[in-house]
Amino acid sequence: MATPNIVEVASLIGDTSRAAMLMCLLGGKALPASELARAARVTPQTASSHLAKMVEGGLLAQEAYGRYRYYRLASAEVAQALETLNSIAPPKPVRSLRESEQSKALHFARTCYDHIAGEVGVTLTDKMLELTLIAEVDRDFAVTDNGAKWFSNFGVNLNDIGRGRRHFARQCLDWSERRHHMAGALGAAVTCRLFEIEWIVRIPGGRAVRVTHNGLRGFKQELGISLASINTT
Amino acid sequence: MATPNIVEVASLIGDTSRAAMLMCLLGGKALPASELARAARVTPQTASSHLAKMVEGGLLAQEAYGRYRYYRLASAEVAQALETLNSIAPPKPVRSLRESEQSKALHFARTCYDHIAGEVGVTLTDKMLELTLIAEVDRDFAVTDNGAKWFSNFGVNLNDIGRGRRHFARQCLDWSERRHHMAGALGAAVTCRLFEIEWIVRIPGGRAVRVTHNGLRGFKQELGISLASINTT
DNA sequence: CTTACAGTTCGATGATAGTCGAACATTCAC
DNA sequence: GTGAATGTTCGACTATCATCGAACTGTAAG
Repeated sequence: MATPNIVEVASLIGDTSRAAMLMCLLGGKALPASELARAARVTPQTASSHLAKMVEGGLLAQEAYGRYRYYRLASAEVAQALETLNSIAPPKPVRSLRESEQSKALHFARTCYDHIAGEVGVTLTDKMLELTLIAEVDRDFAVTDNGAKWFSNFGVNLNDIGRGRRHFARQCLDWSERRHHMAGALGAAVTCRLFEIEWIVRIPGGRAVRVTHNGLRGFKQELGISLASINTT
Repeated sequence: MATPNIVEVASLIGDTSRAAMLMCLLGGKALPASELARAARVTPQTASSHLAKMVEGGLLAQEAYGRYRYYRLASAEVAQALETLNSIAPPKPVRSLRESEQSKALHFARTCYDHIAGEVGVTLTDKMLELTLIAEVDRDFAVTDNGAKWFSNFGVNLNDIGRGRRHFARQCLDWSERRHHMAGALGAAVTCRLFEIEWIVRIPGGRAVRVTHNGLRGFKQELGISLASINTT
């Protein structure tokens, strides 16, 4: 027989830095340690210490891809516990209107390390699957014959990126949406190209990106994607 | 838009002494400060400090009767948050045989704030679903026409409890069974009635409850529930 | 091989906060 | 009134732990 130990879990959540990381992960994505360190505004050493404790405590799960360590919430129950805690937490006054704007922008489109994520990232990946440019293979995506032509036409040289030892096109799981977006070398190459042809541009001071008018038209013409006009000016 | 402050609440729960007090109060009763101090094995001064912080943080409510100060959980939401945290907490090894006995009793039947939980609570809820007395609706339960008759016959007046602002019949995740049991106003009313007709009685000194012989027969006759004979003497 | 980068481990430091002794406030019993 | 019991406030001590600098282990890139 065993009695659960609520103190350990609660004290893990009850730290400013760790809570900041958990709130980031509550979106559902798995994030590398460095990004979580940045989110919590602490040094990598401190973040590493916190992450190890949360894995030990059963709050987080860790997956290693190359030299990166991706962390995600260990289970749906953890996410629910965080939400429930939020529901009884006394509201904290907003610091600024800018924060709200930034939050919207982040949900819409952002970079996840070096590839595109958010609503745009997920929609893009979904459309590529729908048009059979790519196909799901285990935990990765594979490029179809169809897709090879498309990527070439789009300006992404598959030969260049197939050579590296990095994962070719990893699936990046999004919990809240329960959908994947494309990561890995191909995801990075596509995102790089999106910046190159200026369909997207970085919003200074964060991970958020903005879809340009060019991008709106391009996504529509090349892939049949209709994006809401939020943050596209 | 206000961002809730999860850190404060979690750090309040994440202390050994405070958690011990909260676990006591999870039984649903209001307790005086001295008793909570005893439960947490700290001096009255220390307990007073903790209690003040938890009231300030919105976890507890205080009522003064003469020279006594009674403390209780501030709301059903707080109780649910505690139960949810329990469900993700890693099991802690038991220290003594007595704890093992208490743990068994807790797993079998206990009060969760003001409604019945544990194996009995989950089985009761399951059976009500099976007999279509209630039905799942989102994260709540709804009473069917069938059920309305049954509850009335059982001695629970649905009109009385439907009026309040409180959730009518919330689904509450059970940490020991990892399944849902019925909470909210209806759960409280049913449990209150169970005490009234003495199908269950409190085991002194904790949250655990005991199913009486009357209760055993009643559960069998009224709902077709066969409970193991544990703790029913 | 060399350089760069991601992440961890170790050790020292500093601040937060839990704890209790002492004293005070309040209420009840006599 | 006096005395006892409940509970709180104040101050000091102490232990825990978050934090960061420095050094180290891998992995990727050229």
